[in-house]
Amino acid sequence: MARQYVPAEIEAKWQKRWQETAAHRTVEDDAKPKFYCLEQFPYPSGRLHMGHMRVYSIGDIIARFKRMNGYQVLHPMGWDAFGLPAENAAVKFGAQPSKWTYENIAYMKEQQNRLGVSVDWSREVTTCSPDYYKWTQWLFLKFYEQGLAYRKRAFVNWCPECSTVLANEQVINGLCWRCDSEVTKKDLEQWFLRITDYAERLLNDLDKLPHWPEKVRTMQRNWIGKSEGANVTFTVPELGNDTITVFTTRPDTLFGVTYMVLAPEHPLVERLIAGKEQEATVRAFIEQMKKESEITRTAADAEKIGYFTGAHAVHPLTGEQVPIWVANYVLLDYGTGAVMGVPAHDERDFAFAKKYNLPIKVVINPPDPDILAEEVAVDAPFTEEGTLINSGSFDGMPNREAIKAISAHLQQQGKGGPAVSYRLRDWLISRQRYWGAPIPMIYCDTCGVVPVPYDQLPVMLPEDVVIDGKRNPLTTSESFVHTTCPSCGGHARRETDTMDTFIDSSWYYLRYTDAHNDSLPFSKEKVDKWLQVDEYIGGIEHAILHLLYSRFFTKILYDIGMVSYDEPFRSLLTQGMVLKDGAKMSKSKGNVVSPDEIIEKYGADTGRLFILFAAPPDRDLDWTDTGVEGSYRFLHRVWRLVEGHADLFAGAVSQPAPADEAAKDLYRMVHYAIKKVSEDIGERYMFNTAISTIMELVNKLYAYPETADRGTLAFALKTLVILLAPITPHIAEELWEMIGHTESVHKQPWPTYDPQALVLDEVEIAIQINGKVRDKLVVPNGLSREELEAHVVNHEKAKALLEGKAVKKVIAVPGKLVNIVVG
RNA sequence: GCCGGUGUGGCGGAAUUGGCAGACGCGCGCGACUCAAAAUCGUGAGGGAAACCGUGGGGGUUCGAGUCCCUUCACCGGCACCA
Repeated sequence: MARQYVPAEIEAKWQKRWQETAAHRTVEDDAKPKFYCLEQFPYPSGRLHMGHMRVYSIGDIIARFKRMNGYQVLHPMGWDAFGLPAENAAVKFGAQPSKWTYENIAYMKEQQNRLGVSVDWSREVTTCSPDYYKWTQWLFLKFYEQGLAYRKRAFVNWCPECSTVLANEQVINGLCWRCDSEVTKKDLEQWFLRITDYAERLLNDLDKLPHWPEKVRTMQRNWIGKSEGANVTFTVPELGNDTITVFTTRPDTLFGVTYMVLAPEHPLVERLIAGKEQEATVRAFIEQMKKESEITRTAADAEKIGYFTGAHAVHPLTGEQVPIWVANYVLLDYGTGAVMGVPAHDERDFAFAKKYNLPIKVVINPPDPDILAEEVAVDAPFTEEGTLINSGSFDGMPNREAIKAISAHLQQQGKGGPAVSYRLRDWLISRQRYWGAPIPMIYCDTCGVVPVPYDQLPVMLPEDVVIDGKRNPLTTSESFVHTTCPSCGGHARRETDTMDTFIDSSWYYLRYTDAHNDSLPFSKEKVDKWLQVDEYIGGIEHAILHLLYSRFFTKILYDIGMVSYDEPFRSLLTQGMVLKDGAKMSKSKGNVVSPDEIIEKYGADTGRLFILFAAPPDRDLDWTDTGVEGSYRFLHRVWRLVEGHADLFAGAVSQPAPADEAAKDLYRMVHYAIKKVSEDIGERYMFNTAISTIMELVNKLYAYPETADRGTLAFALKTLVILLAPITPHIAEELWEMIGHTESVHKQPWPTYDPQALVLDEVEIAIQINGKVRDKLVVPNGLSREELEAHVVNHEKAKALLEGKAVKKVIAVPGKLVNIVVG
């Protein structure tokens, strides 16, 4: 009686065995090359979804493959455990955030084990645990010492729903990244990290990351948003010759300036309007702008509204007086918050000048000599390349050159010069929330801002807090707020904001290398051994946020000598979404399939196989029930095949010399499969084609004659089981045991292929006439170009095709085809 | 508007270096087994009666193009009154 494949039984059996034997503990053996395989750690939301199952299936196939290929592999897992949902649960159900979080972790960890992932849990990292956030705080203090963490008053993003401020990266199209509420502005004093100091390196070093998807690098480039141009300084006589500097990418149009515009919130506006007749009007406008949301304010089709301040500035090169306006289309936090108006050569300025009847002065002539200067910028601005006119000594210069020349001239005159602007803003990290790492700072009436001494870390999260979603919870804990000043010993108050959770996740991959270090976040020796992360797998949603922040952290740590790499992730694999019926799985659409139900119905191996087979890892994956059935069917097929031949394995199986034609053919297929699967998993990350090759091998095994050589058959079956091990670890382990092995299949060395075995005696080549396939011909393998040509041209098949035609040329490609060109 | 990506059968997808387009799977058809069904095994198919036509469209390079070049369209994503 044949034994049936019962996934639930064998998966439970092997998961237990792996746990008992600590099979997935990182084996440190420096005789082997290292490989750091990392999946983005999950937020412990409650349970795993299909996206998780996909990312772990991808990570695990790589980790297992690398181990079998003789690498010492670091494959850790942890929890991005701070964050707002835990607090929301506290408000909603009255649960302690920590209790809620740790219960979720326990459940999800169990789910991960049921997937059969080979994770080294001895290095588990949980960001909400004091022995982790102690070091998050430690790092903050280091950054503070370096001048990279600072406090400033600014108009910051505020989410009314989450009652906290947000980083720029967390505002998506004007909405909160977490709850989609409309984000407003608040004028607050907050903690920032100086990521803008690193803008240039974060941008340039993207070129050091050839193994990152182009898409992600582009997104980061766009986000950093570098533009090159010049600063131009205008003086304002009525402010006692104080100056206003504008940033422009078009200094070549400087002579075309007919007005200047400031952002409504620009700090100089008050002084400009003071005592003027325009004062009341402008002030009302500013108030209105402050109320307007970012979305309406920055909408591309928003109408341009502006007011004259009544003041004038002096053009740095012509000495002309130009009126100073305020307008809604100028943003305070880009460039200098002030722009020069060149209506003739800029879309926005043109529209603004038309609306308010400001003069339009043409300073660039189109290359076409038939167009007169009077005809330029009449109905639309001229924004193309051209030659300078009305520009003093720069007349006649091509505008490309003038960009540099005028910048240089400004610099000489001390009135500006070349300048670069970035879109990237400093990272606002304060959060008015409870469930995060407290910012380790103290405010003393006498000493001012004082950092918590290192030996007093961690600053523990208190438990006597009120979490009601309305106030900053830490302010409600008297025991937390009141403290003594480390400097003078007097009464002081603690900072009551916590850090953005993206701080926690910006360094967790470093902690894994030395997870239990209690004197440092990590030792240099260990982090240098394992870094860089060789393969980082995660979702595209972190293309900017987490990946940019982690790069920033690594660069700081590199600069202060804590790590030896200035980029953390050598290679990045962004896995696609899991879709069903053409849409992302979601409760509201009712198209959710949970990993739990798949494991229960088919087993984890089937789920893993389907996920890896249905699409390449970086593409979206269409979940289909029939596809899952197909994967399940395939594993049954494999089982029956091996189980039905288990008797072949009574003795040792060595690599045989095939005894007959069928055996030879099978033997070749096995070696081809080894080659193909090795390359597809190890180099190309095309798991779908690796699996399709294994399927071809199985098909061939099913077609293998009863009477053909048994030794080759046994060798093929044994190899099949090994090739499946990284993909479907449980069934591989069970079948491996079934064919007489006592040591784990996952400890087997990965097979190597014999190039000789792949060489065919005969090959089928195509006979083409003028590039079209007309016939096929089996010829001996290994013929040279000339031999092949002679062989084919003289063959009767070719002669028949060439009847009455004149051969002009013959192209022979050994092993592929012969193309005969006829007249 | 700027930047990036993707377009291949009924569907998911192969084709790695310019060399026989459609591997593998799903679904579908036919057959075997069965009283029957399921399961399983086997087998067939890009379209077209054929000549031929076929990788979003048009053009080009080449003996030969899904692959290279030019151009164009569609979809997806990022940035965007960014000066």
